[in-house]
Amino acid sequence: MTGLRERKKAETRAALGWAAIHLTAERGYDNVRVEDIAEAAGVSPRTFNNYFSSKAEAIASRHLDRSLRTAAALRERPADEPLWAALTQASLEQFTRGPEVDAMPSPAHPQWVAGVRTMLAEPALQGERLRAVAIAEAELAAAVAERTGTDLATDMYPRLVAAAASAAVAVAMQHYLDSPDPPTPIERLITDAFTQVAAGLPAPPR
Amino acid sequence: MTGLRERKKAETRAALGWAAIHLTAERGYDNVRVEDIAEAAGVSPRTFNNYFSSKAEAIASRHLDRSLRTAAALRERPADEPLWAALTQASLEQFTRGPEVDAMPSPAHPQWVAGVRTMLAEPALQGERLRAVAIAEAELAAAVAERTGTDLATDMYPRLVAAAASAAVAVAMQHYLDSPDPPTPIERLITDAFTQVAAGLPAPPR
DNA sequence: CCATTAGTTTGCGTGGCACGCATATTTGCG
DNA sequence: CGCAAATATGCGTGCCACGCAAACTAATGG
Repeated sequence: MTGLRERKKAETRAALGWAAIHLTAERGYDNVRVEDIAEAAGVSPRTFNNYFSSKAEAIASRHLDRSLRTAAALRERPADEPLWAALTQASLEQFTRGPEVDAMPSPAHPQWVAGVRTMLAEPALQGERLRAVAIAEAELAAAVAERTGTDLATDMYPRLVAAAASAAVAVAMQHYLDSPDPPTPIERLITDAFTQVAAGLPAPPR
Repeated sequence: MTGLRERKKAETRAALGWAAIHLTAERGYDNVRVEDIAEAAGVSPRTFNNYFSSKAEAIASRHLDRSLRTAAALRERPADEPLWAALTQASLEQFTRGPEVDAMPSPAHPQWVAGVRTMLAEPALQGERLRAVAIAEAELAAAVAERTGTDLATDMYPRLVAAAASAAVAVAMQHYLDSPDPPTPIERLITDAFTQVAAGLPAPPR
């Protein structure tokens, strides 16, 4: 049931989200007006708020989409795969596969990377990004509950797992962004983080 | 060096934060104008923005303060206490000790509890609350790095521990708020969450 | 006790944002 | 083709964050 209507809506949403990120990375958060984003997406300013309830939400939308995909990916992992292996793989998928990576304007263009860094540092955006992570975490928790046969309503377990997995990915990404080049490959960092978490994060010997 | 100046500033900040929370729990987020908060704190509207850069930040300020205290508490735990025991205790302290708990308007008044619930559900506030948690997490990571002799710049370990600990507390709180009365004591939930995390969150037997 | 200086509060003005409401336009379906 | 539902747009409103400059107040040194 992919009617013209739904497709167009998805396209507009994507165009708005994309334009928002693009312009922000380019000029800085408060040199971009909603009007600019709407124009870049070929839509009226008023329509912008039919899709997103704030500038920040638009910018975080792609982050949200990607985070949600992790939960979906987990559901598609073979049922007999051990939980933490499945989580690791589901998370890794979001960074390896990439029709969207190709769509980047200049994958290695320093200007772009710097812009994204600045964007991530913007306080006004961090909250919205974290909220996206939290929403995805809820989905992930549901998927974990299904897979492990635990109960979301009575057990903390699935939420703890989801939160820990989210945290592992977040820390790995942060580490990746902060590290000097040549950076350790993100795949290795994620794998490593999951390994440590699944081992209970024991204190290292002094 | 506690000059009159510093003290007054701290008082004003507290008054603003308190008024913001109070009014929001009472009337709902968007029935409170910045003007109202400023008035309740006995200060001009313009001054509000000298202390907080948004309404949401003011409301989240107490949450931030409390979260930051966890890091401080960890630094004061005996150095020979095992890491996870110290983390558990440091976290628990924030919920047991309470000169501020007594200051609550009506500790068990259902009206108040309902108001707080509604407040926490407000999307516009969740982002700011999560940002506060993230800021505190950075402090906590630094404290963990000190205690374990690891390096914030090169090791993911301290950040992973901080994130996992944060998550344990967050999940426990969420579980507490969602559970029917009589709720499981928050202390038990937190202890339980930490135990599970420190054990590596193994999948339960089916 | 007073004068100088640095830090804080306040009022005013500006640009922008989120959203309700009414209207026009487009899509899906019989 | 024509109707009903969904969507896009235009306009108006209230609020908010913040820059700037002036009034004010605490701290410091004679």
